Amino acid sequence: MMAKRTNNMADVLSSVPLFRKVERAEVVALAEQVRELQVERGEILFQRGDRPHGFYVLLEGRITLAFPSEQGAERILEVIKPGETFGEALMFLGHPYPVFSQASVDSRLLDIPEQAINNLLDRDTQLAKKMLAGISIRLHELVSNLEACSMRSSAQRVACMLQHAAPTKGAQEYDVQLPAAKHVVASQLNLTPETFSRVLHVLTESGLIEVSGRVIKVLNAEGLRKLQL
Amino acid sequence: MMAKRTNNMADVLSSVPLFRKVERAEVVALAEQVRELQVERGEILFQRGDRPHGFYVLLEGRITLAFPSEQGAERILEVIKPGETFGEALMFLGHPYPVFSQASVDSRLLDIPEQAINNLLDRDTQLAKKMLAGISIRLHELVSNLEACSMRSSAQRVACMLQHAAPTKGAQEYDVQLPAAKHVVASQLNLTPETFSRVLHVLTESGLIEVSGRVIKVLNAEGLRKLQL
DNA sequence: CGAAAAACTTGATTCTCATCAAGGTTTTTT
DNA sequence: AAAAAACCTTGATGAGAATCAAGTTTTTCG
Repeated sequence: MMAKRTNNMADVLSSVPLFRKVERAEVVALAEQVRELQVERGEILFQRGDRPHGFYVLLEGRITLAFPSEQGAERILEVIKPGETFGEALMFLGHPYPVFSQASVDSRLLDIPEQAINNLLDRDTQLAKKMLAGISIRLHELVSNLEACSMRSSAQRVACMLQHAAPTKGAQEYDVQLPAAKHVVASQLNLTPETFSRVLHVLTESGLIEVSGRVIKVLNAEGLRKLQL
Repeated sequence: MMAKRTNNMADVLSSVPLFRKVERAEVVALAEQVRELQVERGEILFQRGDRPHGFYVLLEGRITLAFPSEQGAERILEVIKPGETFGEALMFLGHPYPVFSQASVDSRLLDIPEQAINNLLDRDTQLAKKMLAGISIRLHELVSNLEACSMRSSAQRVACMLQHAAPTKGAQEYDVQLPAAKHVVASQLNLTPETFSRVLHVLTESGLIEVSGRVIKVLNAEGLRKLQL
């Protein structure tokens, strides 16, 4: 039953932050042009060098964007989480992807064709502003990432990441759930897994954090902040 | 003579990637809402934490965006050169600036108020797409920067920078005029001035480049490329 | 022009982090 | 439940880059 499928899809689209303010009729029209994808853990969505034909919204799962590299030591740039979009910037640019994207767990996502979004942009300036803001957020995050990457010591980079993950600014104690496997987080911080492990060990010995599996309990946010100097 | 001033301003705005495809009449309308600023060497344009009310186009001079830090060792994220825009991403976000901006020489720039952009966006949907492309380009540049930063060796980072500065793709010999003082360039590459100096020395000894002041003559682009592996 | 400041280079030393290697743990698969 | 795979930790070592220090050159400005 096609109408049903379109209706479901429209509901899904409306729940994505980017499309939340778009009129129902527009969303329904968009829903007919959108394709839902399932990818399995380890599957590659696109390779570095591929030409984009649209962009993606992740519904469920986890997608990593990374720079390829010989001898398998790729650098992970970003981990996409449900609700987030990716690939839109390259779509607008018409440049080939500088990174490749891989599902780190089984995932469900929407493929939004370039044509569909172009049509919508002509009619909905609210959406245009939202997309501008969305790409701006991306930019903002990349800037933070660069900031972290440019701090000299490994401990500083880790401390910075932990502070960013604080639920409320100024909280002294909180739990951080790592968004991915430790070696992935390490790569995002431009560290080797070994160094990351050692840093966590040192921070634990200093009484600043406690680690159990993928959960890190920050005990002394102020102490972490002092490392940044 | 107001009309002349507005015309000049419109010419400048038309040359900004963001407004390249906007109708002349609209650019002229925009030009009337734009303010020209003069800042002196060392002057701070905005501080980290300030709220944006628009964005900037640099006409003349040089603006550095940097993360503040105690003991004066701030990390320079980007050097804005004439013709480039900055601050637009944060304007759409409505977030405070994560960096501060400082004129490294006496500079002239345009301040484009948020209101003016909003008015234009409502009228011209093509403009929205162009702005999307503009921000996408910035994002892409940042990604490249991150990619460069994640390359391990100092020589690789310098070689990468020199390749990016090539006038035509594939040229074997060309001159590179460094956009700023060597210590600034070093900081962009996340190197100390000392290390940067040593790397240039080594590359010179290998016969790959020749350095005289702020001009670097690339003698063997292919040799530089081979370093990247 | 000449003094002062800033920018740049070079050398010696220290320290951080990647690499290599091996063992332990958790998760997934069968 | 056992086997396999992926993930994580820990140790030893070496290479590369930061730091410290001292000169040299270039730029700025009275």
